[in-house]
Amino acid sequence: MQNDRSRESLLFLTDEQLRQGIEGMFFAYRGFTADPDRILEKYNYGRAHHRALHFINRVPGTNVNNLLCILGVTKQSLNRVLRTLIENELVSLKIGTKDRRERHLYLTDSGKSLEKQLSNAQSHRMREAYRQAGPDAVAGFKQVLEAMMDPKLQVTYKKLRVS
Amino acid sequence: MQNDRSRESLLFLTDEQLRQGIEGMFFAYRGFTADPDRILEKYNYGRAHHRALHFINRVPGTNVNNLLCILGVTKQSLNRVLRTLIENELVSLKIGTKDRRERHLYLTDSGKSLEKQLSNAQSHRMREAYRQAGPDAVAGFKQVLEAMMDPKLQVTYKKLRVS
DNA sequence: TTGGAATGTCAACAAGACTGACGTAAAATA
DNA sequence: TATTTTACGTCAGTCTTGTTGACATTCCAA
Repeated sequence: MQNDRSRESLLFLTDEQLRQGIEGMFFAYRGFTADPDRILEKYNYGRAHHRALHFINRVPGTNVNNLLCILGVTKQSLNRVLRTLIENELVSLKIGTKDRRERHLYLTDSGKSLEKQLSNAQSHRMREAYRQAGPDAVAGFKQVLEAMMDPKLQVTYKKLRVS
Repeated sequence: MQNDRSRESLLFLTDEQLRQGIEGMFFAYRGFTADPDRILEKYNYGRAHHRALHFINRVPGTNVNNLLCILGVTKQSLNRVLRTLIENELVSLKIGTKDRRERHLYLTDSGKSLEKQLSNAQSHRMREAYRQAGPDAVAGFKQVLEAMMDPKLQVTYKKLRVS
């Protein structure tokens, strides 16, 4: 098994390479959330609110259960966040016509406005990073991210892409 | 400014591309932490403990202040985590000889053992993702991650690399 | 030598995750 | 039709991990 291919592969996947990836993810995630966090603070919201706003905007009319699957939290946890967003009229709730047990979630105009503000901040940093790294790097970036997800989340991620 | 280069660039950085990057980071980070989390649960530790173990292993003999800068939390928050790690003899503490205010941190043998267990789990997933995506993708992945960090963290990240 | 800066500790609190139990309404099914 | 299942909400309690504020110790420089 000591042919060129396996040696190259061993050389490539050194502990140092893996460690850099791990630390890279850790530090980059901090940058990734830093800008939205600053905005959220002004409104007394947290990251949990941001995530809910993001995916309600992404999948308008989604029901609670679907959102639960995407976010990967318990309904109690989501409910707390959702309640304040509805109270503050950033999210509106419509009872399902076909299945009246379901609550369909939508962003109100002020909800859309805050979501836009947050996603603009986050996109701005992402755009800068993409620009610095270049198109090929971005393609690789996405490939590795996708391969790092749990299989179920990979499916969820792809579904969001096509829907 | 409507030359080929700028048009290509506009085409490349669509909102959809940026959104995919944002959601990719969100879902991938979940995968990134999933395996260590499962191990930590067995020992009644959390992610904060993992992070401390990782960087004490990475920079043996570091003082609390330096660790604070790397982790980006308050000293009170780190202290709680550090206290339990010291109580459970995963981390040992040595008062500085030159400056007796400083506490230098080291992993004990059991600390090294747990850290190894955690980093093995995390590296395993990272290795698989790297293998699936290929060397070029990995290079791009790292470039984008680095460009996404806050400038200060970028410096910290690079320092860890060379030290 | 004394006062400020740096380092670290203790106490209290808040956000946001979790589990478990329970209630209600609606849909599905036996 | 009666029963079970599903979707959603809520209350209570706990845990982790972040925060501030107050305080102790140590070093250094005016």
